[in-house]
Amino acid sequence: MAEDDLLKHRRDKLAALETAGIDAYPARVSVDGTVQSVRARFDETEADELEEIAPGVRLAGRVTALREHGKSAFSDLDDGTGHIQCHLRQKLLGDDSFGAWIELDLGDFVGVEGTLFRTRTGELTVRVDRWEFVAKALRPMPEKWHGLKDTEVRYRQRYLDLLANPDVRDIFRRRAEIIRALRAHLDANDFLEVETPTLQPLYGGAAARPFRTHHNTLDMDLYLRIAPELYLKRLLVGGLQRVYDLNRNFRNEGISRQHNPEFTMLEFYAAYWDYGRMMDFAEELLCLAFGHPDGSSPLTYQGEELSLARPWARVTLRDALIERGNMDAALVDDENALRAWLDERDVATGGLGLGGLREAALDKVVKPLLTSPVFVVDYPLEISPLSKVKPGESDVVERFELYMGGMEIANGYSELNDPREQGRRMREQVANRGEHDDEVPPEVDEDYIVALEHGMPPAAGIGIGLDRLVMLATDSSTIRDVILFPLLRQRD
RNA sequence: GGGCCGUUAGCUCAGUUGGCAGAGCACCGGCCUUUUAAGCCGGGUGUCCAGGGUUCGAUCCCCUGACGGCCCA
Repeated sequence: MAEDDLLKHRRDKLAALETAGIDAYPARVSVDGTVQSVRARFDETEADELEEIAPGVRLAGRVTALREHGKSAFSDLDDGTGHIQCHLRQKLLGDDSFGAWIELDLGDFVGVEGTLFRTRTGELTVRVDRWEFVAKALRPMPEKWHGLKDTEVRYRQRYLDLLANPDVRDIFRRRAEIIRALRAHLDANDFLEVETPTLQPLYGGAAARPFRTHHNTLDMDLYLRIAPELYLKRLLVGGLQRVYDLNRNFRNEGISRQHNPEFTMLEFYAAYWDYGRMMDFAEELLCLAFGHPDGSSPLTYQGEELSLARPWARVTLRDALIERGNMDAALVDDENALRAWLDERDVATGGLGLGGLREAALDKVVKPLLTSPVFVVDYPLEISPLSKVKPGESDVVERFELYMGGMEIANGYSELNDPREQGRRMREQVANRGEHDDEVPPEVDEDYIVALEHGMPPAAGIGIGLDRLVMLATDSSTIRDVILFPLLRQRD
């Protein structure tokens, strides 16, 4: 039947309901449990025992199947916590009520009241004594057996994806569990959850192109934050020793399997920690998030086994290229040779020094090889403007990036708290900023420098990409599968 | 931004070496009081993504575009 006809049939049925004086969208329905709670109590109860107790239930949900049998019918009711079969009998309900049930469309919401029993085949079933109309569905549900596969529809109309594909519901439940586990462990370790501005007059804390917006009353240009870092560190100055911010960041860059323009980041800071202690804590926190607190069970990600066994590997950026990437030490140590090697591989090298070239090699060439967790440590100063220099070194900072499943998962460092050096680095960045180089803010965040001048304790901080974490935990190959409404191009 | 692939019924998908468009589920009409991907009988419901071209004839071949996927930047 053509779509217009399908919709017309449903609209006609809605009109018929209303003609019969039935409210198709009543304000309330009386329910005394969920399918899940009913199943928890009676899934194991035998047929004869059920007969004896005759448990009364009132449930509401969508009708997802209707099997007519002349003077009776079976239907499946799905309330979002699970589905349960209902048995309707003409003799019990009367002709009008039974006839109205037969006229239901799949997807309509109903409330049922009745008694639990087991059918001949042992299925837990509600023998419906009374039912009421709860809400009309004017459009057809996706097909019940194959589900909904069209990726475009799945993302654009996520509600259909959630209705049709139970695995998808599980992913988003898992996402919520992970967030709960992260918060619980941070809270237990005296981290204070805070909210810092999304609308910022200047952006910072990462190298990324921002989204711009404007506040009308103040007639003020603003940026959506690319990271909360500089505000969280202001809080360290203010005496909040451990803070975290779990929220959305926005980067006006490409979209890929690992990038969505808005994404969720957990960022936290601890006074008096250094980057080594932060790595220890991150290991512990992530193992909890994965549900393997001792790290003993591996994760399977995209067909590869990924060991969580602690301690997680820590290798310097230089060694990561040599040991993990099988690159020659001579190549890794020779700026010109490395630049040529990257040019051959079409990796952009403009303006980069040896440190930047090494980072580019890691990002573009070696990263896919990093499956089991590895902290790449001791980053070049030239690409780390907010990190503290490693004692005894001139161009290496106390910074790490965590790689898992071929993805960058986290980035952390011992925080630079010397206002003079921070000011120098920021001024240098702005001075070297190209005309259209949006990755660097147009001016120095002097307000942040003033904050540091008031004194910031030594501290370590980290940012963890929550979406990628959920990808690992749910074995999802694309970030769109762990974000409910990923950004897609507008149609038409 | 570049390359490759895809877009056919509400959904999942076949198909036409260019000649009236197919299946299962859903849907519509009928039968059926323990079915559960219920079953049985009957019914195909369509802008074959859009526009242009080639052709007697295009869903199919060519071009352009839209949207999506994968890979690369």
